[in-house]
Amino acid sequence: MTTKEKILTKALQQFNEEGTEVITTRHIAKALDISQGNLHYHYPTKDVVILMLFQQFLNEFEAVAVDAPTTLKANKSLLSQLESKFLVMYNFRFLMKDNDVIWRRLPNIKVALLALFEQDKTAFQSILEQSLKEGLFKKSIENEDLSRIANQYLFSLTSWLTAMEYFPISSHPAKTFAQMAIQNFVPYLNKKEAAKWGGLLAVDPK
Amino acid sequence: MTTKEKILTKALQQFNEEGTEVITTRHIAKALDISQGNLHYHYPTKDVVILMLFQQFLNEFEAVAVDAPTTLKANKSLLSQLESKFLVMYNFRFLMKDNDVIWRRLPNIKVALLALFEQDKTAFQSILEQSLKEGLFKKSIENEDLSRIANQYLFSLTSWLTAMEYFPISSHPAKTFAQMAIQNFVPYLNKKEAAKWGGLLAVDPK
DNA sequence: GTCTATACAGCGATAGAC
DNA sequence: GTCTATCGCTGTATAGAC
Repeated sequence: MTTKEKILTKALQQFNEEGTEVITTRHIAKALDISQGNLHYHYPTKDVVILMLFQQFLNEFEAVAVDAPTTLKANKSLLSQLESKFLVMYNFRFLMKDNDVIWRRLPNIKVALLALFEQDKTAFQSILEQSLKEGLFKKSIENEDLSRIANQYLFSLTSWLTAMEYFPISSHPAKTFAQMAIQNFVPYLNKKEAAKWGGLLAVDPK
Repeated sequence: MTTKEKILTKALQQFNEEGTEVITTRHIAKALDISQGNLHYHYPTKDVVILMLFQQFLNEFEAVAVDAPTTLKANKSLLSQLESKFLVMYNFRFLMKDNDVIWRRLPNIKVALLALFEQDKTAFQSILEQSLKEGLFKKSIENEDLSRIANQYLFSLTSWLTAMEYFPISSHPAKTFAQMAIQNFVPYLNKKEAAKWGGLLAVDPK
């Protein structure tokens, strides 16, 4: 690994573990046994380090999001894809957990994140609509319900890394919260589909 | 208002609007046209300012939480109480929005917040159980569903201030998200109760 | 590329006069 | 109570030698 790459890796680790506002370029350099001047040779400012990490996050997130299933029928692949998405978020969690701090420094990141998650919500809503056409839902479901489920999905997607702190969980948070995020629609599924999903979604936290 | 009170008020405002990590004792003093030395006479350290605000938040939150309804039958009072709670949270939102930053500075705040919200979840769960006894839910509901609803409540309670940023809303966020937090149980209510709640809970964001 | 040295600004907090 | 002045520290970033 080149020095340039090492810096990014170490910065990510330290930002995640100790917070963007406490980790300075001095900390990162010291942890790598290089000089602070050297670090600034590779990345002129701390903000650039953050931006590079954000770009890396975007790439990984979008790489996982391609080839998405189009219907809730695809139980397993849908769930495992969501778990992968959440895992990427977890790996770059400082971006979401300290989001206000980051956004104040770099307002463009806010814009990009909003767009990314809005897009993801739209994709999820398409899946719901397709599933409606395929008759996977109860007859009593209404259009309003669909948009509410999509909003709950957006809610989970954007804030599970915050909520995480309040839940005592045993397995990996990305796995647990991916399941929580997706279970909102279960009460609306018809019996057959509800049973299939019910088997897939394990118990809730604790 | 005494100088001592003015300091807390202005600090709260600036923390909410511009973030704990950017607002310094100098900023607060300057905005009040007093000297920084004077501020430190009243509050020896910045951390003490934050702690006082946290204590104020706790008092207001708990003042609102007394005399809680015990059943979902109490539609309106339950909803309005939750809106009040959310409003208090909104007024002290820097505590929750920058929670990691705050918790790193003052770990005790994390402990207290966890306990507070856990307690609130428990209270909500009692309401659910009472409502079950009173037959407000569908017959098909299971015990697992109750604990899942309670967990979703905890999720909303603890992270709506983060999620807020991702939703374009028109009315006051505290109102909107209190409604979102509480609507999780609606699909499980029997027809009569679902209709009553459905009328109360307006449309979702956007 | 990598180092040392340093400039410069801003922070929290204290001392001492009024 | 309130002020001015100041200390000590830490942060980002740059300059210049190797």
